[in-house]
Amino acid sequence: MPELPEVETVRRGLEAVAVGRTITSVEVFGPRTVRRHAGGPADFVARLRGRRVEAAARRGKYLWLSLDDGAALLAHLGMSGQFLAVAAGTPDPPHLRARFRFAGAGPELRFVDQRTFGGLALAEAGEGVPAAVAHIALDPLDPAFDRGAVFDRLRRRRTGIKRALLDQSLVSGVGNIYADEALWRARLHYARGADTLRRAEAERLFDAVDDVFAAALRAGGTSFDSLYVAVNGESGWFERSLEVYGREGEPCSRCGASIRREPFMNRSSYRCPRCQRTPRDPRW
DNA sequence: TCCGGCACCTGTACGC
DNA sequence: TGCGTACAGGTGCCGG
Repeated sequence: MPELPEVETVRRGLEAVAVGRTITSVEVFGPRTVRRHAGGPADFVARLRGRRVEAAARRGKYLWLSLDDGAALLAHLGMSGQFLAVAAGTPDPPHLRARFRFAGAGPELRFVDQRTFGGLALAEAGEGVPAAVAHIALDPLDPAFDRGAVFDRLRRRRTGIKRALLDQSLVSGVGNIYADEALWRARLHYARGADTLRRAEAERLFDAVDDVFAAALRAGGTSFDSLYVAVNGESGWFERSLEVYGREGEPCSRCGASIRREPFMNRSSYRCPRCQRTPRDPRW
């Protein structure tokens, strides 16, 4: 499941594979992948032809290729999106959604997406980020990320801390997996009221998010199956380092208590019942 | 304005 | 074997 470390790994791959090259042709297979592109598939294809890729950038889980006409090819991997750089003529995989060919030698780029939550669009470049991404908050890896400002906004939220962490307009890049991992590291229950968080606890949580992102990035991301791979097709290895996510019934590495899985926001939360005790009053 | 619930989507695992 | 169901979950929309 692509969260910030996975998307950053993909961005680095795109930087190596696409930047400096000129797009000669684009194919889009089915309208859903470009559903966020206002002009539809035909316009998407026409506007990309002949454009040179200047840079590969990212904010949170969104990434984009800056083009020489000032536009940006915006992408979100959703649940299962993959960019794959492969030699032309390699057989098409299932769930191929788009193909980009470039001038000269080198691989073509494919966008493959099994669950189709991912998407591509052409966006107008804004101040630093495309306008379509302006609502996404800075992510913790961004040098401009301001812990104090985020803490102030957290304290005004009347909701649980995990729900707030997953809100990309507050902090970007955190998804269900790394939220659980960071909360475990910070010894916080997911339902703890965001407005009750003390500054020291927030610092602990920010440190935990930083640590888990940095470790995952070093490992090239988390892979549970073939749904997340880097641009070169390789899987990440961070799954081996997960402490709670997907480990229901296994002992907590800190205290030995059995990890629990609990329903949360129509998905699951994993936590240690001893290290992350249920708040007696969720509002604390 | 903020918050919570839900649709979107497909492959896999599991129970009957 | 085959069918039905639950589950995985990021984002955006909608209703309260």
